[in-house]
Amino acid sequence: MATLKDIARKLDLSITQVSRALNDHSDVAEETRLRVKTTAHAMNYHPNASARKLVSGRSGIVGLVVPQRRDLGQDGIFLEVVAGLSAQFSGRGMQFVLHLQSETEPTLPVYQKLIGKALLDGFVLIDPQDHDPRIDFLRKSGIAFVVHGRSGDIIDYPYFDIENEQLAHDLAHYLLQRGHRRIAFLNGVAGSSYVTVREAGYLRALHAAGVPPQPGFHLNGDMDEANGLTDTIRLFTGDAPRPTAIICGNVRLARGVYQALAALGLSVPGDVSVVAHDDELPSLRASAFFPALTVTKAPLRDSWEPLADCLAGAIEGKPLGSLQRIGRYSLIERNSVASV
Amino acid sequence: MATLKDIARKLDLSITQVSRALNDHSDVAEETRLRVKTTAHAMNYHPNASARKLVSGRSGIVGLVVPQRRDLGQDGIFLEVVAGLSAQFSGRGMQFVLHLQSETEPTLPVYQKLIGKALLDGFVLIDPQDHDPRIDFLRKSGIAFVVHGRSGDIIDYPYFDIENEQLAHDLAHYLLQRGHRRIAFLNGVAGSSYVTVREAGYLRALHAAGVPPQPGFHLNGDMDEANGLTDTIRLFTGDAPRPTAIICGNVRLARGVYQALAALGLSVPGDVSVVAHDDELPSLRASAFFPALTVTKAPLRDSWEPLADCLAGAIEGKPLGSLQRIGRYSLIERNSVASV
DNA sequence: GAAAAAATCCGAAACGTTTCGGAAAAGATA
DNA sequence: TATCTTTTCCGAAACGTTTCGGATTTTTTC
Repeated sequence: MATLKDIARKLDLSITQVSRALNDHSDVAEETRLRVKTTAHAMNYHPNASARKLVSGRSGIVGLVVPQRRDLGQDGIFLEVVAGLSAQFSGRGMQFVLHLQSETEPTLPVYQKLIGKALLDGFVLIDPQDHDPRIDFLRKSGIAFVVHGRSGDIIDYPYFDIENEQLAHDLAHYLLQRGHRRIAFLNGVAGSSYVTVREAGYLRALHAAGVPPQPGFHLNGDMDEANGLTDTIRLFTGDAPRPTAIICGNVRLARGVYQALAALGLSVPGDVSVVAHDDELPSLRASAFFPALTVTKAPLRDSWEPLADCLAGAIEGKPLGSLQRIGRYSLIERNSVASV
Repeated sequence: MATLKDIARKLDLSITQVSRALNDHSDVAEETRLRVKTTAHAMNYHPNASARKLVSGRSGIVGLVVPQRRDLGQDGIFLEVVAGLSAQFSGRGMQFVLHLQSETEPTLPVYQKLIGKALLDGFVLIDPQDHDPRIDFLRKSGIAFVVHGRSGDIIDYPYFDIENEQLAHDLAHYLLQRGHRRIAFLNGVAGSSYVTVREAGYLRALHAAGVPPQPGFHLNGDMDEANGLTDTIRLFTGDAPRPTAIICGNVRLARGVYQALAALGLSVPGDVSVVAHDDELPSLRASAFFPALTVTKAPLRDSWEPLADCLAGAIEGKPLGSLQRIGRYSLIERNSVASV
C-alpha cells in the first residue's frame, strides 16, 4: 500500500507537505495541492486509519452495538437501521460498522472493550431504555455518541428523536374528540424510553378530557402482528367493558388488530375505531389497509441523516445545541375512525 | 485510557517488559507476568488496536462485506450469518464487524478502501459467484480471507464448504434408485458457485442412470416459498411431461412446493415425491412437514466455527492445508418419497 | 571461586500519520 | 536597498505498541 512517504518521494516533497495538501490545509500552493492529489489518486493512496487514529484521535469509523435477540430478524426494521446508517456514514466518507453482541456478553464490557481498543470515533445508540446504563457509561467515558431517542432527566447528549409523548397524546386526543371514551393502547415492551413517554402522552390526553384510565386498556408487549391479534381478542372477550377504539404503537400491531376484529365479526370503524403510529416501513403500508388506517406518520428512514449528522458533529466537537434534533410527524386522516 | 506506559510506571518496569508479559513471551519471570497481568486488569487496560496494528500488522478485527439487497431481511439467514460469525470471533478475542455496502457503491472499491485503510486483518467472503472478482482481488491484495464455499479452477485459498456437487448427486440418485425418471430440480439463482456445482451433481446422477436431462426440469431462482409455489404450478400445468419427483435447493422452497401440490390436489409422496437440502434454519423444520421431508442435512450453524478457525489461521500464517475444510452432510430419510 | 549458561530485563527503533514551531523564498513597502 | 509580510515549505516530535539486539542479573558447572 502506498504511504505518504511514497508520494513525498515521488514528488520530491516533504511528508508534512503531502499530508497538508491532502487535508486541504491553507499553507500549500494550489499547484502543489493538485499535483499531490492527482498522484495520490493515481497510486490509489488511502490514509492508514490506524496511524491517523493514533495521532489525531480520529479514525473515521463509527459503530453500532446491538444485543442479539431472537426476534431481530423478524421485522425488517433492524436491517433498515443498519442499511440506513451505513449509507449515511458512507456518504460522509466515514465507515459504519456493526457489532452484534451475543447473548452471553454483557453490554457495558462490550462498549468498554471497544472504547479501550480505541478504534472507533463514536457510537450510535438505539432503543434507549428508561434508565439506560449505556448512556451514563458513554458519557463518562468521554467518547462521542448519538442516541436515537431520549432518556433520563438530564439530556445533555446528542440525540435525534420524535415527540413520542405528544404523538401518543395526539392519537388519543383525536379519538376523544370524536366521542370515544374507552380507548385501548397497545404499546411496546415496557422499559423502552419511547414506550414510557407514549404512555404518559396517552394518559395526559385522557386526563385532560376527564376520562379515568381503565386498568386493562394499556397493554405492553412486542409490537408485532401476533400481539395485535391476541391483545385484541383479550380486549373483546370476558366481562370487562370493551374499548370503542384502539391505538396501536405501530402498523404491524394494527394489522393484527384488523385480523382479530374481522375474526370477531367486528367492523372497522363501525364497531371499533383504530389508529396507529406509522414508521413507514417498506413492507407494511398503512394506506393499503382496508379501511385505510389513520396514523401519525414519522418515517423511520428520515432518522438516519440527522443521526449521522449529529454523531459527525459530536466527533468534530460542535456545540451541543446543534446536535439535538427533533423530527416531525404528521397526522394522516384516513378511514379507520368513526365518531360515537 | 490506561496505556503500557502507565502500567510500566506503576510497576517500575520497562514498557518492553510489560508488553512481553501481557503477550506471554518466554523471557519474563512468572512472578512479573502475574503482577503485570493483574494490574493491567485492575487498570482495565485494553491494548490500543491502532497502535498494535501499526507496528505488528494485526488489529484483531475482521470484517464481512455484504451487498445490500432488497431481500436481505426476508429470511433470517443473513442475521444468522452475522450472529454466528460475530459470536465465533468474539470467542477468539477478535472483533467481527459488518459493512453493508449500499446499492450505489461498487464492490471492489469497497474492499480496496477497507484494505487501504489497513485496519482489518481479514475478510469473510460469502456466497462466491462462478468467476468471483472478489476472490481474485483479495488474493492479489495479499490480505487474509476465507470463503464460505468455493469457486474458480485453482482453489488456493482458505475455505469452508460442503460437497454441494455430491449432495445434489445424492438427492437425485436417491430418487433414481426408487424408479423416478422425471426429476425436477428447483435450484438457486444462477451464478452462485453452489448453484452451478449442484446442477453438475444433479446432471451427473441423471447421466449415470442413463436418463437424459429434461430441458424444463432445472429451474433457477430465489430459493423462497413463493418460487417453490410458482415453479411447481408451472411444472404441473401445460402439456409438457410432468415430473414424478422434485428436488428443492432448500426447505423454504419445499414449503412452497408442498403448498402448490396441495392446491393442485396432488399428494406427497403418492403423486409426487419431494426431497430437499436442509440448512436447518431455526424458523423452518423439515421434520415438521407433513409428510415429513426427506433431506440432506448440513446445518448452516456448523459453518461459523470452521470459518472463524480458517480465517484466524490464515491471519496467523498457518499453511493452506489446514485452512481448507469440508463440512459433513447426512441424508435423512423421512416420508416424502415413494417408489414408482 | 571463576567461567559459562540461563534467565530476566531494557533502550531504541519502527509502523504511518498529524501538527507544532520555525525556516526559506517570494512579494510588497518604504 | 533594506525591511516587513505573505506564501510556501520542512524537520522533528508525538501517538501506543511490538520487536531487535544487547545488557544485566542469577544460576549452573567445573
